[in-house]
Amino acid sequence: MTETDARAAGSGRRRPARERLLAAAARRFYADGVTATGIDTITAEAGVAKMSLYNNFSSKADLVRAYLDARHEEWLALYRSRLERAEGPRDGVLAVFDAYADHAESAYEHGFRGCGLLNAAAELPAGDEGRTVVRRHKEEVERLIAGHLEHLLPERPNDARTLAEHLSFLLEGATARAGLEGDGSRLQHARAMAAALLDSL
Amino acid sequence: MTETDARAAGSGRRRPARERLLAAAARRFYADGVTATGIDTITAEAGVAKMSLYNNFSSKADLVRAYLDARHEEWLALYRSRLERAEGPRDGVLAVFDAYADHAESAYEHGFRGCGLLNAAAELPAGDEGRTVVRRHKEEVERLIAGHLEHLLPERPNDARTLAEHLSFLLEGATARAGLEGDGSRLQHARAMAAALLDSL
DNA sequence: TCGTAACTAGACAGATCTGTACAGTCAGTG
DNA sequence: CACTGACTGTACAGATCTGTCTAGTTACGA
Repeated sequence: MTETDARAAGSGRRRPARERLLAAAARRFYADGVTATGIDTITAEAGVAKMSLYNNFSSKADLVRAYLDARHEEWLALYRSRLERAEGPRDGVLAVFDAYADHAESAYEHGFRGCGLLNAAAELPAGDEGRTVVRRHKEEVERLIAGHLEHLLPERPNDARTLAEHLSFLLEGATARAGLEGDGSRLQHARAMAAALLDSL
Repeated sequence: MTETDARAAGSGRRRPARERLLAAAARRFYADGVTATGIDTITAEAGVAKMSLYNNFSSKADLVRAYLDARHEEWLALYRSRLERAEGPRDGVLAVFDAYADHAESAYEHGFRGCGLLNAAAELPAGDEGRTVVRRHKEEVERLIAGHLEHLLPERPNDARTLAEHLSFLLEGATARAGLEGDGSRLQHARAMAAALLDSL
């Protein structure tokens, strides 16, 4: 580990401006919304000069794109961690649900508020590429479920595809409802529904 | 019908400022988001003086509340219209799905963008009462489904409740995905899934 | 015909927004 | 020691935001 890495990890000295900005943006964008959060709020919370933002990102829109990418990667990390402990395709499907539940259990400033990507997409204008990022994220989640189901139903690819769509709707709907209610119990219900569907195959 | 009503209906002269403002707010809030839409944009699109807005609403937040209430009422009207043509509790459940599909088929400036209430909630700060309005709307939808299922499963109230939650998740998730993709086909899939679940009872 | 209520056009205050400019600090490296 | 690159603090431009104020118009009903 180099000196620079040690600092980046926060052991000796403070983390570089880019990391602090992304962390602050993640908190404020999620809690207060993208449009309602100003540049000054983010730099103040990051403890960083405004010029450090524009040295690392070309505009606020660029920071928003980095925020969306980071949320997608963050979810993938939760999923992969759950997948390591999974045994067989049934556990694989449930790992997707568990990854969202893990997300909901994270410590948030103002409680769970649903999927950060979907919330951001709701604010983005019609043609914004950020909406495509979010759409692709949701399609990847459905594809991951479908991949597990293909192993579970090798003789019935059509059923596997339909069931994957069904399960991805369940997950998405439960996340939205959990966000409105501020806690993750709806996600536990959805996981139980998914498990019951898998057992009835 | 009085003279005033005739004018309000748009036959002889222009509609009153409040109606024009609510219609303009509905278009802009849905297409561009609540925070990103300014007062001046709304009054310009309504073809109304700015003071007419503040004569009818105490603030922008007040207009947002009226917008949320109007979206809820609008959906209820679609649902009741579908319910009139329904025969029996099975049709009643599907009427809820059809009401959302009707919503998706409405002519929107920039295509379907999901549930306007959920999108608005994503922008509202943590404690805002608007989030409670949206939460209660979703709970009412689930309750309507549950009411039909109680008639379908009079001996199994627990199953009826669980299935209602399941169906409401399906509907919510399909709406979110349809909003990201800009058309209503995901909602048709969800309706078919719901019908299959009802047939398997 | 007169009063009233709804509405209009535009200026305005004061705050806040994104993005830029600039001069200076500080740590590590050749 | 001199140089480099990241970072700071503050001031600023220019646009845009919500909300207020005022003076004038228009239409209808008693």
